[in-house]
Amino acid sequence: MTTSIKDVALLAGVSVATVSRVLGNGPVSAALRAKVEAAVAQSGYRPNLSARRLRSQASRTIGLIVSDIRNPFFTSVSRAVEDVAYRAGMRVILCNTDENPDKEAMYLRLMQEERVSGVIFAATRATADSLDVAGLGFPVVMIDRAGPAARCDAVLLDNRTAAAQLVEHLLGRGYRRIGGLFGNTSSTGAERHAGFVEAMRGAGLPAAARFVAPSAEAAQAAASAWLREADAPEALIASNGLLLLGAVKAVREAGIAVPGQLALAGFDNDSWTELADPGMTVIEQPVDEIGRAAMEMLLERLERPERPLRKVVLAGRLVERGSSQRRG
Amino acid sequence: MTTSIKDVALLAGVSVATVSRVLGNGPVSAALRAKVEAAVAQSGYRPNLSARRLRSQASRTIGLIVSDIRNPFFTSVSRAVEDVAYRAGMRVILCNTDENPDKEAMYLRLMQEERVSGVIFAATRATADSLDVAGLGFPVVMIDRAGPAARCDAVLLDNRTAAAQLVEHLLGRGYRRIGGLFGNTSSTGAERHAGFVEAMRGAGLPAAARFVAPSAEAAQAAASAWLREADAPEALIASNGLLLLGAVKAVREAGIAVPGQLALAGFDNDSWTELADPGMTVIEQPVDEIGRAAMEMLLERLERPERPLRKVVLAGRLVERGSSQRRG
DNA sequence: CTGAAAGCGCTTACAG
DNA sequence: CTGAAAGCGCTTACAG
Repeated sequence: MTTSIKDVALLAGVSVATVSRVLGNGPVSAALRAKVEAAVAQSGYRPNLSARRLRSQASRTIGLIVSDIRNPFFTSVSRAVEDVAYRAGMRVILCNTDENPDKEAMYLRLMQEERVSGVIFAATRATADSLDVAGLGFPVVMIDRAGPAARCDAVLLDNRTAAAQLVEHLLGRGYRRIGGLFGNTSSTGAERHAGFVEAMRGAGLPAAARFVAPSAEAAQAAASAWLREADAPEALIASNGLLLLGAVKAVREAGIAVPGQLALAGFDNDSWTELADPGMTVIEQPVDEIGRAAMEMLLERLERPERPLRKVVLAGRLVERGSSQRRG
Repeated sequence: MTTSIKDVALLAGVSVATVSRVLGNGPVSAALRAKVEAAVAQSGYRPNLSARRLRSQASRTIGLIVSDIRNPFFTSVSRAVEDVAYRAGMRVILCNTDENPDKEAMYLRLMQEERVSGVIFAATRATADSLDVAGLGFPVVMIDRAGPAARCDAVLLDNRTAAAQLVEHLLGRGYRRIGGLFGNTSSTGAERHAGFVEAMRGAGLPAAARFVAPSAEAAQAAASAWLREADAPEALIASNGLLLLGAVKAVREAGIAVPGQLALAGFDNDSWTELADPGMTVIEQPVDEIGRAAMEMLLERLERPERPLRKVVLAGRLVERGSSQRRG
């Protein structure tokens, strides 16, 4: 059917070993190299990567396991990962887990069967805490989330500081009754909650927080209910872009004025946050840098498996917009 | 290093053929099956997919080639494709071409080396028109774009009708001087332009159109310039979500009131279009359905290679919002 | 520099 | 139902 290295060797009048060496830029005389290259061009030969991987025991493939590629944070991260990976001659297998530990386990098994060189993983809290990284057979770089028990490299945001920064910002604008909406499946939500609580306590204020499933729908429902209560907050923080989106929808549905009746702020500088009036105040994550750093870290780990574990902690950037304007 | 089928056979006291049959649900006695399963569990054995692919001559892999996964249209399509693919036991290799024909050629070559079962492809116009699908060695399903010369299955939007629908909508709202911003690399832009022209001509109106590179930045620059001209349009149509985003940014920068001074409408019901005041009137594409249909079409093609070519043409849905309110 | 040979880890006729 | 053997398409010591 398709032409193999044997066909090319026959056509060029050399051994398959020589063809293989030409393809792999090994030591070959100019004369034979020319003959082989002509035969390759003439036959339209393409090396079979499955055979190459099997024989060389190197898959040159990495896995990228995230909750949902439709989350703009992961969309951007994945694009950055792929760019670095392809440039390094590695392929990427993308997996969407929907924050479901069963799917996470299934994809980790698949990664083993693919004999991947390594995995970049945004794990749920449940998996991050229980994962036996050593038994996996490949290195893992955690992104976005990392449990305290995770014994592997990681690229993270300084979540506590960023959340505290958001609180300080709102306090500086005159808000006191600040509520927080946090995701309940990731360590990220927990850390941002911790930063939120710290900053509120530091100001001698109570820290009202609610934990929800990490989807816009769940956040919308929770915010709707909360804002109808007697002691509803005067400012609301959402711990990621999806939750912030849900909060905005709830607020619009209820006809609540922002920031007049309620100030809003959150994480992730998704494109809609700039365009939704009056503009959302957010912590921008360096999404490209997170993806790039994770992939580079993985490549370095593959080169030196014994190097000490590293955590890269990146700072968020506060983008001030109308949704948190001074209390009037 | 890692355990192979041979180790499992040894441990279970059977031949490798029997282990292979158990794994592949072949005919094996209950007794041997139990022994093998115990050995698999005990050894933590994972079959090597590269070996399996090489030997069985079936990669169970498909390629998904798009311009940029960060474009929300492709984000959603890719998620739908992956869901259907994984459920059918196939893996997906995602490739971002940035509308660059060289990258398209490179990735098509990679797909050949991966011996993929097939490819789902959103090609640039240049590639769609010149591609020798038959010589590729695998079936292709085109999505979003398809040249007239493309001899392959396709899942498309009814672009002409949708664009005309947008024009009719604006005409019905009292707008006459309608301009259009179209992408210059895809057949999609060309088709939407054709529908735009038809509808405008049908109404006896001139059809002012500009073609730009398919990015928000290019659209923003073009719109900025256009809106400063003497005969600037009173309504603007953008042929996809990225271009509409650019147009909105230009309009905001210039302090132009929407729809007071300029009506706006476009394609793609991206999340920001609902939230950006006064809400953008758009043609919503059935993104999940496009991805699902493309993957199913590819699976059917793999089952029956000789079936006649098919084009599935899906209708868009007009979502009316504030940006195209009646001329006051 | 070059080729013959072994072998990566599987699957699949072929016999029994 | 079961096993021995061949072979998928490569790469890589090993000799020369």
